[in-house]
Amino acid sequence: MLDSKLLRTATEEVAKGLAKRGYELDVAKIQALEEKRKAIQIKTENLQAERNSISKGIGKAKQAGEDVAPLMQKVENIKQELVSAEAELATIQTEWDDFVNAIPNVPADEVPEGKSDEDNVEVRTWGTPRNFEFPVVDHVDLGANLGGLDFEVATKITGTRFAVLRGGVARLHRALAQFMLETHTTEHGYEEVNVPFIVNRDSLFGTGQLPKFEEDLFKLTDDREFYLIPTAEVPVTNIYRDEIVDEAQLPIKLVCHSPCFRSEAGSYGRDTRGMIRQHQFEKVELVKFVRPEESDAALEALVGHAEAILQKLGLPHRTVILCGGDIGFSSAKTYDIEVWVPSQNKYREISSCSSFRDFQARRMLARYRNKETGKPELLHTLNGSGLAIGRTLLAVLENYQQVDGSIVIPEVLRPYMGGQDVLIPAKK
RNA sequence: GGAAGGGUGGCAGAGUGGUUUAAUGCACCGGUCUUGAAAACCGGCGUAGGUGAAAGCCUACCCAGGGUUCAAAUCCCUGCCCUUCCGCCA
Repeated sequence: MLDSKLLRTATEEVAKGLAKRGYELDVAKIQALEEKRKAIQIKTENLQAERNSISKGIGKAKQAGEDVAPLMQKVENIKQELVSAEAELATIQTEWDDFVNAIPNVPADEVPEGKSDEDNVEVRTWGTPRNFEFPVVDHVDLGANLGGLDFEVATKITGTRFAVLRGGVARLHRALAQFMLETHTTEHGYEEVNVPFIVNRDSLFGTGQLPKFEEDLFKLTDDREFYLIPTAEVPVTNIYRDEIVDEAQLPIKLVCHSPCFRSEAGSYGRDTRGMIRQHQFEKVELVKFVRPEESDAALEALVGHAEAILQKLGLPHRTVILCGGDIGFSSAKTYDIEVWVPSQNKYREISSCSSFRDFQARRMLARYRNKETGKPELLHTLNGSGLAIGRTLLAVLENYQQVDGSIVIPEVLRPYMGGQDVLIPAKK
């Protein structure tokens, strides 16, 4: 959520910033609403003040044993006017809130211009894609051959876009999660958290999934309006909703392994084969709460923490900065990390790291007490995948495949695999 | 699932319809005193919004949302949460 005051006083600048992401701010609507709001608010508050003072007078008069009928008559007239004024103010307020809540974040200055993912700008690459001297097999066939990846049976159990993992592949999947958690906690200084995977509407509003992106979520039929989390970002970031933290506690760095559930409405026919796009997947998520002046540096560090996982795994990847047209609703600046997928002969997204600045914090009222001013101020929030586990598994299978269909297990994962160094295809 | 009691500032805690601008204590900040500190004493001390050049003034907020009333922390309804007891349960 953008600052209403800024929206009113610097409308043109905000509109210019939003234009970079292709969002046209309705300037005329802001001016019209603001004009109405101002008049009605002043009128309402004046009427309230008048009523309060007469009511106080009635109390005093009664105590003194005086006749209160004239005062009662006076307040009666005010009351009628007040009721309609209050209703009118509430209507305008709701209209304003609905309008402001639907406005996306303003992209940072350094976000490149552009309309789609084709305009994203490569920042750096790491590693060289391997030269295979045999026909590359994709992870679906590799996994089937290993007896460890079964999409058909998952379709029977549930439906499309689910997978069943077995044996060594299931173990490798678990090893990846463990390895990521261990690296982020012991080497990068994050605190591990375990959170609810079902959240309420307020939490989804706080991080920006609601009210605009309800169709991407799985909603429970329970009348408490619960939803399955689309990412651990939601529960983890909302830990500090409606909180004022001590400045001395900052920065707060949290890491969380969780399942993620996405309806993938609107992506019919895209990535239908394999593990790229599933209704359920696991992810290790990094979340930070920092002082405003530290958020730019914190984003760079966060991207580095995610890249470090791929480097330890020896997986070639590149990092791009998203252009204005491709950036998410709540984000001010986003880097995507893309891993090399040999079967597709291209890089595919495996992590998305964003700084939201104060956009989420304002929705959540997540604040810290500024030591110098003594006043509560909005935090800056950031998050990024570190990494998506299913896609990392896919990348390991494909990049480490051998001609006989076996998979070499990357060195760093072996401690989590009981020392095992290769996955061998099941006997037919 | 059943029964009872609760939810008030950073914390503790008073307040059951009107001189309550939410008492008081603790914590915190400033000052006096002191060689320095502590103690004591004096003063300050919530959030959001509006208005104003500023000082200030005004409005809303006592878990949340409705309602009754000229007037609600206080009365009524609904929801959420907490505590205790019973039942069920990994």
